[in-house]
Amino acid sequence: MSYWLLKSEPSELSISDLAGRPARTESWDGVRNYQARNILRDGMRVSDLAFFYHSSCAEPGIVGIVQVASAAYPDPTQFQADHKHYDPDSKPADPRWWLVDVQLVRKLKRTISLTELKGHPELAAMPLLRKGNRLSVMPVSAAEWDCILRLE
DNA sequence: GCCAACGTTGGC
DNA sequence: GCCAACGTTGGC
Repeated sequence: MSYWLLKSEPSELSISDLAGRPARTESWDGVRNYQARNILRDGMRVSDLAFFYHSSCAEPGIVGIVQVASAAYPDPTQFQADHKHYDPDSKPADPRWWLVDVQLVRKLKRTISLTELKGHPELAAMPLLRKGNRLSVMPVSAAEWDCILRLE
């Protein structure tokens, strides 16, 4: 089993939005970065766990845990001409963008903020904490995962 | 293949 | 709103 971190702007999808859904699931569409795409498509497996991270908001940080609920499949929004994530160069026979479904496992008891995460040297190698890094889907090591959960 | 221009991300 | 950092595009 592997661990991951997924960023979401709460104005697009917050942890509370996810918690309010009947099946507490979301199709993680809209990823339009090749590195993130490769991680989604080639790295993630059903039942892997991921931190849910709020970005571009008042208190950026980790707010919950989700579980990968499907294998990767083509992101349907890339073929929808009226969709903001439409990609006219992607063809159904050879899809460029992929996604997985995720399901909420639980909210954390509190937000573990970006500021707090930066204060722990054992987390310094996380892409999340590296200056200028904008990756929205990234791996988390087992040691980092355990370390962050102990902060809760 | 180089690189300037541009668009996006995301913290502050 | 600002701006640093990064990815993508497209001319040459």
